[in-house]
Amino acid sequence: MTESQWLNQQEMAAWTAFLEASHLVERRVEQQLRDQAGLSHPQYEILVRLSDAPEGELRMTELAEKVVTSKSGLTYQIGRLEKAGLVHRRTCPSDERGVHAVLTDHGRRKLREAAPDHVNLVRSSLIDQLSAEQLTTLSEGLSTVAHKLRTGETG
Amino acid sequence: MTESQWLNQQEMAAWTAFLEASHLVERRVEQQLRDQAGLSHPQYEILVRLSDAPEGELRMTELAEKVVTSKSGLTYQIGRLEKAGLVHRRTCPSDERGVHAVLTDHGRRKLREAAPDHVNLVRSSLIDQLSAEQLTTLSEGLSTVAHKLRTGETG
DNA sequence: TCGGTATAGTTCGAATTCGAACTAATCGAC
DNA sequence: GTCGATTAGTTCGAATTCGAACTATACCGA
Repeated sequence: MTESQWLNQQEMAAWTAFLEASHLVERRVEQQLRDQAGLSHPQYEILVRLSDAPEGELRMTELAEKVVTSKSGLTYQIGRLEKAGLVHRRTCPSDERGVHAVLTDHGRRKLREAAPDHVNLVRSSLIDQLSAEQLTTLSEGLSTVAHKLRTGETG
Repeated sequence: MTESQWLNQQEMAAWTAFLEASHLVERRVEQQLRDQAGLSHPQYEILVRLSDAPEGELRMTELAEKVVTSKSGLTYQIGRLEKAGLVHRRTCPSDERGVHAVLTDHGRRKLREAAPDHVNLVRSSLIDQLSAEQLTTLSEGLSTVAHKLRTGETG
């Protein structure tokens, strides 16, 4: 194998760009959501996923997978959101072990309120920095990466 | 403006792919480094940045910017790495307030040891999932994104 | 139907992160 | 030179994350 044990210059540039961009975007988004909506980014992501789901509800495990967090991490965040009245828990009728996280009206309102500024930031920091073609390529490429990691088809 | 207050389907796909890929890759890399080298990813990144720097040393603030973390966060991690003998601190001769984080021989050895498996994972999970063209596009696009965020030319 | 195994979610403790407040040293205008 | 404003780094407390251990329920084969 010619692939050395170090990343070559081009690989390193790509990897560094990926890491830096994700950390910087994450930091900026987090800061903005906190300042303007009093939500952390993980919390906001939970609300988005719930609002996209039928009936505004999802099982804990499914939600944890969608937002890429541990189950205990989700338990914590749902606890906070519940305390804030944005979400509530309902025992799953068909499985006593299971719990549905359900978006409340207040949660939906909060999301509608917070969305515009958040969306503007996502656009200005990421989407508008890329050409339409770059955006498509990035979207396709990273979807593949995510899919492979989820299904374990990867190292 | 036609840009609504929500992301359209294509924008949402790109944003979601970006978030999921970065979280999943991050999680996988973290797990692998911990298992095989006893290092966290942030710690590993610090070692890489130091090993790339002349004399294997960098000022704390500069290093914090490179790895995209807060100064207090870096203080903590350098403390851990120092305890492990991988890095040590040296007061900057030209500025009594300043501190250099310096890679030790042990730190360099540790990095050389850990690198091959790490590099393989970065390749198999990210780089090899993309065509050469996709990789270039991603690298260029995300470099721009990172640069704009660093220089504050962005929302 | 019973018992063993697997699954859903929570609890717990340890590690890590951040920002605000702090200390110490440097810079700049006068 | 000297005082006020900046800058470098650390300390501190609060919030968040994870995984391991735990509880409770469901599933499945004999």
